Amino acid sequence: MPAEKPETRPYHHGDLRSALLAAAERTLRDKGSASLSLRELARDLGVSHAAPGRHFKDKQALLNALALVGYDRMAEALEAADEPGLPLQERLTVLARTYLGFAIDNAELLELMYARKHEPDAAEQMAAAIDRTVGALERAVAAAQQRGEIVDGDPEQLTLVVGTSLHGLASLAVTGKFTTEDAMAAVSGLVHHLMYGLKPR
Amino acid sequence: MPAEKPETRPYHHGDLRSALLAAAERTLRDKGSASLSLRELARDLGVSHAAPGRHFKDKQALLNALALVGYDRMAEALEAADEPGLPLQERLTVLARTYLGFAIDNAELLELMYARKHEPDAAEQMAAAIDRTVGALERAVAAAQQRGEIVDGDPEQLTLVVGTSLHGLASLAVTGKFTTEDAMAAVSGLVHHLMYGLKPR
DNA sequence: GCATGAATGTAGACGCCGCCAACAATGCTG
DNA sequence: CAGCATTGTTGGCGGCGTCTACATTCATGC
Repeated sequence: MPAEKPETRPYHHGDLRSALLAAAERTLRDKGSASLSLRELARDLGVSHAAPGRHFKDKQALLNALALVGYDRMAEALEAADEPGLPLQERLTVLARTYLGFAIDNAELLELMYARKHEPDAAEQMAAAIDRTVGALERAVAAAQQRGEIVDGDPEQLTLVVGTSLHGLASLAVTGKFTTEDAMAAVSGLVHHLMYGLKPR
Repeated sequence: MPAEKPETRPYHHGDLRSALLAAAERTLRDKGSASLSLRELARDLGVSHAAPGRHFKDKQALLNALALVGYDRMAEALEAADEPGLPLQERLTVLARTYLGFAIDNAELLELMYARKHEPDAAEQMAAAIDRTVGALERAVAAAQQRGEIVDGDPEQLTLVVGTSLHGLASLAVTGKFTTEDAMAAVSGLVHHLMYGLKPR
């Protein structure tokens, strides 16, 4: 046994799975999803080209796991930003800005999260993750409704109205239809119109 | 020179570019964007694996062209469905249903259209195509505003509110968050809330 | 009509990729 | 410490996108 540096990479990496996810997220951010290959991740981490296969049965499995990480992050961000005490209009504005900010900062990751690729069983986990994400919106709407701040009606339906608008704005912002500033600036107007509608009062 | 059938595929295909786009669209619909390869398209059309390279400098160029085809189709569908005589609420409902229907029928194509991949120069053509698509919405909003049917204010801002909502709904429907029926059923409620807002009147 | 250059299609090669199977090193548990 | 599951390695397979060199056809001007 030659006296090599004691910390020459041991045969086992220790936590290759997490390292792969982290490296993948970084690559995604830096170079886009197109140039995300398992072999390159393996090279970056100094393991063999087949090592990732021990932790993800195929590439899609890694992408699924990555998407779940994304949902976790997003739900955290929304829950941290939410201020239950605010009236709905302000509360929605905060949530919208948070969502929009996350979307812009994690465009490629978001694309993965909303990709329609993970069908068989991962779809369930995704659905659960989405529910958690939408939870902040649902709570905000329900609270406002209880306070009599907004109209009666199926709260799910109301959440849908708000949710589609925010999601649509984020989606357009991410695909480059707006600059970050324009999108952010549009938020307050958007929320205002959601509250008061297009019909004159 | 053996007497083969006179119509054995001639050396030149005739309209390989169009054929490639058509085949690609079919493959996209049938088997998804994942399994869309230039080589397979070439095989399907009975040409050599390098022939597509004569018409599209690389795979992304074909995808860009495909996206433009998609925008054309969508704009056509919206323009055909639009009924300028209707009051805004009904008019929006019709447009929303049309957009939603197109989105569901052409999910993979839409994904391409909204992909954030075509940056350098194709982005301009895309932007123009999007403008045409949004045109129907803009006209509907402007007309309603002129009739005094809806509130004053920057028409672009109002169009944005409507556009984000519809786009968000379509986006969620396409990614499988709703069934087709649920999404379609949600349209009228969505448009209603857009018109009258969440605040009680 | 026919030469000649531009379009278009073909054949082959290169390097990358995802995935698989066989084998090696390590960790864990009785 | 034996034995087994886990994790990593090596090598190979076929498919892919792209490039280059070459072949065929088309079209244009004379």
